[in-house]
Amino acid sequence: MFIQIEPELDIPIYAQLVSQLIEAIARGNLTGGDSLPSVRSLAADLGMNMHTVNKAYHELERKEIIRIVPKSGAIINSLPQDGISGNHLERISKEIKPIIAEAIVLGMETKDINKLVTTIISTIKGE
Amino acid sequence: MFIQIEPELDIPIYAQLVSQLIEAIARGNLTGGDSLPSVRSLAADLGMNMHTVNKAYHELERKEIIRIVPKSGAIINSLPQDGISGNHLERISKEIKPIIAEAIVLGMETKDINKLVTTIISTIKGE
DNA sequence: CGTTTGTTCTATACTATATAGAACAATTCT
DNA sequence: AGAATTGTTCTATATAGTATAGAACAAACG
Repeated sequence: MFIQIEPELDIPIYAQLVSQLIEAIARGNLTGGDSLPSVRSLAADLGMNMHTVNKAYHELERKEIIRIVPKSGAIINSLPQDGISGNHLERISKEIKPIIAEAIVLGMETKDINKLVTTIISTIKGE
Repeated sequence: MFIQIEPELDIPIYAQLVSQLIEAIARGNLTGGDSLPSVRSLAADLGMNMHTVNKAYHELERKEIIRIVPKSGAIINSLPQDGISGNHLERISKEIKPIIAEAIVLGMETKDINKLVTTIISTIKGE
């Protein structure tokens, strides 16, 4: 599995797992309709507890990125054909706003930020 | 003061304060060389504890956005004339990457993300 | 000189994170 | 049908993070 967890970071490992799974989907390594590993097997692979993986899965479900079928497994949601929903756009806006403000404070111009974003998108899709 | 804290959110109030102060600087409400209120007076204004404000200030110092002069006060750093530093750029990249990945997973294209970013920059600077 | 400043210390309370193990019932596979 | 696997639920424990409270200190400020 394409997942690297670093317990020594000050980001909780369940949150790291959430981000890594999202990035795996973004880069096309996992796609709509695919199943995620069971919480037990992924926990064993990553050397962490079953409940920690379960927490990460439920966070992904809360974000409407996967759906969890009780006693069966977790499946990645397919994209709606009519683009991002209003709720999702609002959530992304709330998440990204403080970081953009920080970038401005550190001296970045609009064009610098747009360039950085474009570079990061390429990085994600190309990794 | 241009600060709104919402204790019922699941974001720690010290972290909310950090973000709000960064946004106040980004929008030009506070600028390089300006002093921040003392931890005691801002804590009284916001109805929170002195130590919580102190924690937020030290987080801003860790980000190199302010400097704290012991027994004196906190001053907002001025921008270096030669643009954002490598360290800062790397930090912004690490912070923004998981959110961009989430945006991709939710169906946003590169142009959608760049448009959103541009809109948010206008929102921040205009508020 | 008196006030204000950030700092440091002890203390308490609550929440969040992470692990552990067991048991359950539904689903899945053979 | 039977066995294995699944997510769920429960109790328990340990550690770290968040938030408040109050007191005391020495340096800086007016």
